[in-house]
Amino acid sequence: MAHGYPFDPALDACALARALVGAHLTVRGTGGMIIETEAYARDDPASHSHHGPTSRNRSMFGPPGHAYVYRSYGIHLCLNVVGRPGEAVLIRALAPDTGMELMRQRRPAGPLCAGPGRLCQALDVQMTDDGRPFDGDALVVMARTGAPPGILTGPRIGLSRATDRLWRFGLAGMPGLSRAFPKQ
DNA sequence: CTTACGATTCCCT
DNA sequence: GGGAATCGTAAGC
Repeated sequence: MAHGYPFDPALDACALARALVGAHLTVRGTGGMIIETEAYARDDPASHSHHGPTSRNRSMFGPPGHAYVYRSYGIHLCLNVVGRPGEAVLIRALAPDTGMELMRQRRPAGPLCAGPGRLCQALDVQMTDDGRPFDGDALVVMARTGAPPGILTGPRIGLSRATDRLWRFGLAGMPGLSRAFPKQ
C-alpha cells in the first residue's frame, strides 16, 4: 500500500532535517521513529555534494524524497533522505518499534539503531537502496502527527569542517541518541 | 597511478 | 578515552 512521500520537496536541508525528527521510517518492514538527523547542503564544506556531482553522490542531485546511501569507512552504510538538489538529511538514530525480532537477529548485541551505521545494519539497508524512492513501497517514511516536539540542536558528528553549523537535530528527552547533545 | 582520508563502530585500557 | 579495522572515493602528483 503505497502512500507516497509526505514532505514538501522545496524544504531546505535544515527544515527537512527538523521535519524528519519524530517521523517514522520503515525499510522493508523494520524500523521506528526517527530521533536524530543531520542536514547537509550544497554549499557546505562538510557535504559530499560540496564539490558537485560524482558517481558516488549522484543520488544527492536526483529527485527529492529518494534515498542517498553511501559506504562509510569502508565498512558501514549510511542512509540519507534527499531534499533539494545537492541537499540531504542523514538519519542518525531511531527509536526502533517495528520488526524488533528481525532487527535483533541482524544486530544480536549492542544498541539497535543508535548511530547511522548501526541502524542501516538493523534495517538491512543495502547499497542497492541508493536512489530508491521513499514512496511507501520498500522505503516508507511517515510524517509525525500532532504538535511539534522539542528538538535539540548541536554540531554535526565526526566532521572536521563547518563545525560551527548547528545542523544536528534530536528529539528531546529520548534515550537512544547516538551521542548526547550539548546543553541547550 | 598513488595516496590520504573519512557524515563509524567496536574493543581495549 | 583512545586506537584499530577496512576500502571506496577523489584529490594530488
